[in-house]
Amino acid sequence: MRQFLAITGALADEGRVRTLLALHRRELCVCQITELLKLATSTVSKHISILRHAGLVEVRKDGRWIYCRLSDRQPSAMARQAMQWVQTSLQRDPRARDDQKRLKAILKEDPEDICRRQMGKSPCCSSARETPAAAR
Amino acid sequence: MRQFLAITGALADEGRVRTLLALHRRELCVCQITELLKLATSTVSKHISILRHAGLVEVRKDGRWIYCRLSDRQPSAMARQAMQWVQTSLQRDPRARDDQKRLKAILKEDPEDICRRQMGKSPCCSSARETPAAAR
DNA sequence: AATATAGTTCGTCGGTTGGCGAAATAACGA
DNA sequence: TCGTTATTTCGCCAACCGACGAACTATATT
Repeated sequence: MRQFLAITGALADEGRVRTLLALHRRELCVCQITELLKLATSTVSKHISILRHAGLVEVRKDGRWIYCRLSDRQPSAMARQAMQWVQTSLQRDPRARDDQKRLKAILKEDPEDICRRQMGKSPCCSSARETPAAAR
Repeated sequence: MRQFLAITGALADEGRVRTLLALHRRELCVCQITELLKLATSTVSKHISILRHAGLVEVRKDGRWIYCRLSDRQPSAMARQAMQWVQTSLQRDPRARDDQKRLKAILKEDPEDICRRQMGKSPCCSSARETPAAAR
């Protein structure tokens, strides 16, 4: 029951669900997920931590970057079924579709650029970019 | 996405999950669920409302009683899969097992008695019963 | 060593949630 | 009709949650 509620709790937030869908057959670093969700880095970090504790996501460290992927090692039957449910339920969801599209653009960019942009300014949700002049 | 989050939200509470499990192949009236969960009637009522809005539970009115059952009419694929996931994930859960056992006792009782008991006193969670003297 | 940078942790704030009891509602029985 | 009773609605409170920015940590790069 404990683990089950950890999973349903993790799935009860749109940002986390979108993250899971974005990770379908793909590894993403935190800054890319941050870019996709347009949330503060700290918020995304917490979301990922919740997904990890639920056993839905695993993490790999490579230098300064942390890459996330769906738990493909030996996920519990519970987690595996949950992911299947998420996937089949939301494959055609408009929001998810749009994310996949935007993700393609994000993947074309150099992660370094993404991070630099995030540091430089983060009024969040301003899809129009400001002058990338140094902050402070 | 909307409906999906309604379902995961509904599943992110132990009482509601236990309710769903209790309703497996069975109809229960609100007072029986209240007895099982040992919560205030008003609380259980709200839980059931949430399960209904998520499309997981349906309700049938019979006189003064309201009977709940799993949505077997035409549940969305989403809801159907969710219920299957819940069921297979928690079939062997100790808590769920215990509930099934206690449920048998509850089903042997007359619903009227259960309700009377609940009205008479509700210090909740006091499994030892008080003198059923009239309240107020 | 000093600087820069990718993420995490911490503290805070506002909004939501789960719980309760009291009051309202609905439906039967006398 | 009047009370009884099964459930819902309302109003409240404490706990939790998601969001943020600031401060910290860890890992390059210079």
